[in-house]
Amino acid sequence: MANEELDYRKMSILKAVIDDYIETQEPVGSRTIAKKYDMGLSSATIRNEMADLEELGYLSQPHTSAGRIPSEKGYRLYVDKLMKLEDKLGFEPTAEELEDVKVRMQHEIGEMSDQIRVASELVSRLTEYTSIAISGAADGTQRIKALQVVPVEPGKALAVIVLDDDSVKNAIIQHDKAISPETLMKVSTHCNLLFAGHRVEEISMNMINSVSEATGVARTALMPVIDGIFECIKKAADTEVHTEGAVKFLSHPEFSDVGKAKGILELLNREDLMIDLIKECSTSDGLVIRIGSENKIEGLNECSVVTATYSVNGVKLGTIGVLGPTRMDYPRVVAALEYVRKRLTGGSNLEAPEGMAMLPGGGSAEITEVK
Amino acid sequence: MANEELDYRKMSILKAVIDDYIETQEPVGSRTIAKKYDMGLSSATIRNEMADLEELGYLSQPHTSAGRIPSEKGYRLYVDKLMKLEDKLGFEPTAEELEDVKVRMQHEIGEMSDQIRVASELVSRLTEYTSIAISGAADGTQRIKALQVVPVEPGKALAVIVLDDDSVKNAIIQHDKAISPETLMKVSTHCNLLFAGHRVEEISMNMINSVSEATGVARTALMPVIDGIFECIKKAADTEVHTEGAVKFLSHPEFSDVGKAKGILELLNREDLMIDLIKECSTSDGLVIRIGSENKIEGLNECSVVTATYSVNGVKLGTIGVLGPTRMDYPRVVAALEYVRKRLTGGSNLEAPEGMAMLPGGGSAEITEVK
DNA sequence: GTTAGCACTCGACGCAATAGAGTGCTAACA
DNA sequence: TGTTAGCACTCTATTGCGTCGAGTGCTAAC
Repeated sequence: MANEELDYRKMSILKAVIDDYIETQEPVGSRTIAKKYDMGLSSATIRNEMADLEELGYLSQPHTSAGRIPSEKGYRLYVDKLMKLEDKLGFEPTAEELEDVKVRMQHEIGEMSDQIRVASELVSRLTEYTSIAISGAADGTQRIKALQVVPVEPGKALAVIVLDDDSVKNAIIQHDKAISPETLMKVSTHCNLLFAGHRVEEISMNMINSVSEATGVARTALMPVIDGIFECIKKAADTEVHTEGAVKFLSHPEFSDVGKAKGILELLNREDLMIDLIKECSTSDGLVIRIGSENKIEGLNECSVVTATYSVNGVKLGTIGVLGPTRMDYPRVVAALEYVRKRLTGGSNLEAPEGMAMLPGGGSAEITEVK
Repeated sequence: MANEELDYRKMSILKAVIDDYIETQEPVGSRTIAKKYDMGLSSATIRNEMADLEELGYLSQPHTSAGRIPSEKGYRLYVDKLMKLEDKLGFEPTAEELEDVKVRMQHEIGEMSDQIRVASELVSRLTEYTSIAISGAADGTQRIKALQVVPVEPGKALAVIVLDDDSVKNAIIQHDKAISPETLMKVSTHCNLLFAGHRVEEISMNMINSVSEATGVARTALMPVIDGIFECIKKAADTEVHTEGAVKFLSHPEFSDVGKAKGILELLNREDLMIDLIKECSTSDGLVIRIGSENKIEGLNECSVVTATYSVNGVKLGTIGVLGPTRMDYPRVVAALEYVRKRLTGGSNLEAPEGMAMLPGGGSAEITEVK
């Protein structure tokens, strides 16, 4: 705990101010610090130090006769050096909750890898903030586990592919009625042999010749089927987003103005923006914290984002981001994301949590500083 | 246009009051009516009539020196007898919008029948209110078009079923590794033959014997596979909900209080409640309007719901409901739902709209009165 | 039956006075 | 030299009060 321009006492006071502000959401005055946090100093001394901290840019004043609130620079120092993580979840998920999550992770399957979606729900519940999940790598490196063309009715079929994160993509195919179900199955089997185990990015249009030759189906008749398969692959390459707990923004006093709240919720609906937001942070493998205007999305200047990317057995499941007001409870958010990491990467077996002992005790070398 | 207790003049005035209130969202006074709506009457006369209307329960006063606002009884009469529907959409969807909708309806496929979901998006955009869509019949009467078990990797497979509304359900299967892909295919083919064309409700557990006998696979080994298929069927029987434009609630002055808005948005997230809400109205085939406390959900007393159920070729696609403040623009909502009906039931070909000439001209025998 | 006129009611708005929280500064103190 | 007590000052939030205006209900005249 050292800093080029701040001594121990200043840092203690800064930490106390931010802790208190996170807790109360109100500007904090020198008297409060002197009384609530036992520093052995009078309010006057703390006042002087706070004036210094303001001059250095770590704190600011909404107006002359109010207490201080942290600046972005203050938060930055706080998350990098000051905050304590122990015991920040405050409560443990109940056994039922865990059982529920466990069941859903094992049994459900859908467009997005459900593990990451369920994890996102859990994070939102633990933190009381909005959580945004984006699916897997979505960079073409996912592998295809299986592919099948299912005949549905004359002239109609369904293309299905399963990816390595167990997510499923499908697309309807309208084809020439002359193609029999048997022929479709033959095409299906051939394509499966051809693609299974390969990366999405490796699949090219040239395959159509090979399939046509191997199955004896005319190229033109085959086109719709191939198109359907490609549509699946295109879907696999699309990043998917899932937002959980958007309403929670309305609980924060920062957004008690309906106009502001509306602005944020509208942004949350913009999937393209959210993908950018989370993806930009997901380059690193550790936790990434972006404070206030550090994220580049217009209208999210008063928000912070904390993201964590999850992989199981080398397969990138996706990235979960927590979005909340700049004054969010960073320790709690970091604790929640770390907690979920243990749950996910420790295999799919969700045991009862052993409290927060698993979390890094004090400072946090694990947090990657961005920008 | 007749009513046991109201003469023509009273009804005209009531209609004028409600039209104006829907437009301005402010209590409307006698002077406004006299000036804006050319009735050939002085404000004093209208004042007297309005006092009568209040006494009869069609209008009410927020406070002594304010204008009148419609009561639920007033709205009821309005939607049943008074409102005019012509030209209420006010604008037509642009060609690009229609093209977009068309493309999505044809190409996408997913858990919920996409037609109904895309239609719901359109309704929300046309009305500027929140739209809630629930999927198909979900009463066990849907037919299975196709069923297939897709081998994914040793010990893992995927069950896929396609229903008659072209929605797809799937479930992951963890099975005995001893079952080879070939055996799985055999099971798959057998089940498909057994189930295709049948209703979901007809499928019973007894099938396991038949499948076991026909394929020569031991019953116990077959269990996980059958379970997977049943999970699909269970999903098919689950009603799915899709909410569109929830944020739009924040645009209505009625919900400029964040607490109120939060309450509503939280209700909107309660899928079970929304299903009940929409389902309850979807018994009828026509449009159903529920005003204020006519719907039974606590916390939705200040909201109205208008629902329409859509079927194509006898297959029930689902029900779309519009949820908005009691003071919603009923004519516009009805017009939008009817417009979408023409689009959906007129086949999937979405031509450019021919204006609102297609809408019923005046009174609306098509609207089912509930309760 | 309709209308003009008028007194009355009640919320919305603007303004000034007040209370309270917190600061910065100065002077005294260890 | 660093710390603290005291005090004047600043600024916000709240409250109370007077005014304005919209709209009503009632009465009397047409």
